[in-house]
Amino acid sequence: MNYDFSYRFPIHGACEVTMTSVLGHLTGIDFPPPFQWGKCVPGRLFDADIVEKVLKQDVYDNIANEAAKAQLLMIWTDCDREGEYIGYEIYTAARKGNHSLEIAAIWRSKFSHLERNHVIAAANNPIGLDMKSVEAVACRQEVDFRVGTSFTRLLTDGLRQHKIIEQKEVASYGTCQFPTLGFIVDRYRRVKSFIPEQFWYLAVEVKHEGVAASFSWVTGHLFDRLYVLILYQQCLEHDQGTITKLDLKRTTNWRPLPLTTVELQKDCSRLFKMSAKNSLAAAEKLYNKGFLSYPRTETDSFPASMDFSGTLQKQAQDSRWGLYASGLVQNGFQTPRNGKYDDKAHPAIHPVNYVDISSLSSPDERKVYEYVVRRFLACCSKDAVGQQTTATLKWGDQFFTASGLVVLEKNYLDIYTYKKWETTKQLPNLTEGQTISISSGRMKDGKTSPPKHMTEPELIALMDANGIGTDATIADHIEKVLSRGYIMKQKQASVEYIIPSDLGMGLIEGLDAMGFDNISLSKPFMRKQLEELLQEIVVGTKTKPEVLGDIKHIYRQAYAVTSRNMAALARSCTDIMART
DNA sequence: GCAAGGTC
Repeated sequence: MNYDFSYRFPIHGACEVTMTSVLGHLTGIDFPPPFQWGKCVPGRLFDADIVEKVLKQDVYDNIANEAAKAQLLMIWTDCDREGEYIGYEIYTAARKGNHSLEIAAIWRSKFSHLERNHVIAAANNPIGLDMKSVEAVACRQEVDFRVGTSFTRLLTDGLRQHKIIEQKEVASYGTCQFPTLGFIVDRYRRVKSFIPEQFWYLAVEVKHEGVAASFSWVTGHLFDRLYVLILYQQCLEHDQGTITKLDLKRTTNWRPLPLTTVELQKDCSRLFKMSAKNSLAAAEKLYNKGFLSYPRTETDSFPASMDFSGTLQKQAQDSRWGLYASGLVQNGFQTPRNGKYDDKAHPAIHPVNYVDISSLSSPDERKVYEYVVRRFLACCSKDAVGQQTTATLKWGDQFFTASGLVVLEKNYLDIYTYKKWETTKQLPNLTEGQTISISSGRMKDGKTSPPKHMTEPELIALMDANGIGTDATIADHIEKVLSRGYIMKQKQASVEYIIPSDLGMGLIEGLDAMGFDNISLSKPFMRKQLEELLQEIVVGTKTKPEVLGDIKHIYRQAYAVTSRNMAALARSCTDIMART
């Protein structure tokens, strides 16, 4: 769809504008026919020619056609690295239709949300395309493509030959897929190899004016039974203890930060047992219907210019949270906290229009919309306030503490029903310096417990923290390793865990056993290093050919080793199958 | 048939 209108740009004066849109990348890369699967050895893909292919011919042609009549081109893609590259793709398409469009005639608007004044300011103060960011993305594309395709063909052909996978199956390798799988295998191994250890500790109970309190040992627990026993016997010489400290503290339970994609996915997985893919899909549908803001964002803050009052007012009509929303509008709301992440492209996820959730047919959409609204209302609310009493007890030479919490003001917790913060059992009325008889003082033992298998919210958090994938792709990578048969979801008492399959386990163990020089194909370090090198391209301390050369060199060596040891890799897979 | 990144 193209829109025509007039606008007076300060730099150019009155202009006739045609505005059109793209949807993500316009072009991708591919190998020419001699390098298709089966036509060459996969190792050649590190240096094979690369051709550009158009992904959306209609969008591409429309830009070329419209550009033929244009003197200037203005790019309005997301203001992040990929957005810069898509801007360059648009320029390339426009140049196909109009050879006189020089790169100097390209303007790029810098904007991060669609508030009217912000958009006008962006239109009036355009900058140039950042070719360094464009180079960085081209580099990422090429690394991911060459590494992914070469290793995928190598693994697939090799494992088919050794009958590890079926002829129709594909054993893919990707720079994000394998670290994702690696996290899951790593956790699985830690659970399996866990050896419980016995520990000992002291526990005390006192009673005052009929109210009992359990105190726990400040030392926690120790693994030396005899030592704890000696301490215990020293304590037993006293049948009274002393309250050495009584701490009355006002505590704050912070309202949540503005919502990012990763947080949305983690919470939907935890609260509603929705997969990352499904929660993002539901948010996307709500966005397309105009109910939610753009759902793929890393930004956990809102623009200063945001109309909070108007956004809250729209929710006032709801039967569930309307009263709360109008209360915020009438009695004053808090400006949301600002987190520390900003992708410079989108604000945090928030409701933009009201919808009665009972009119939504999809249960996922109902849950996601309600969650986003309650989260937003919570962001605009006051923190919850409580009073915490902590008593310290000295028994013999040992110290113990007990605490009680009284919630004084629930504030945001009234509307953010997903979080519990409640008044606990109260401590007796103690005074500092008071001596008190020990009603029970015991030495107890316990065992360290194994870590739990991986859950999806934990996996998302790990990927996010290690730079594996982006807000938009984390869910895809999890789905990918699932569909390749590398991992499985397993339900245990209402919690869904992710564990590796024999194949996934065998691949990681096999690759880890190969002893590459300076690389791990299953850990997140290479991806992190690539990310750092891309940043160097962006700031200008390295060039794309330099980075590409270095990275290719490393992967080429790993490829050679993997290729030589294909039989061992296959054996690693059969060994795992035999073991289970 | 292969990646990861956009987006629908």
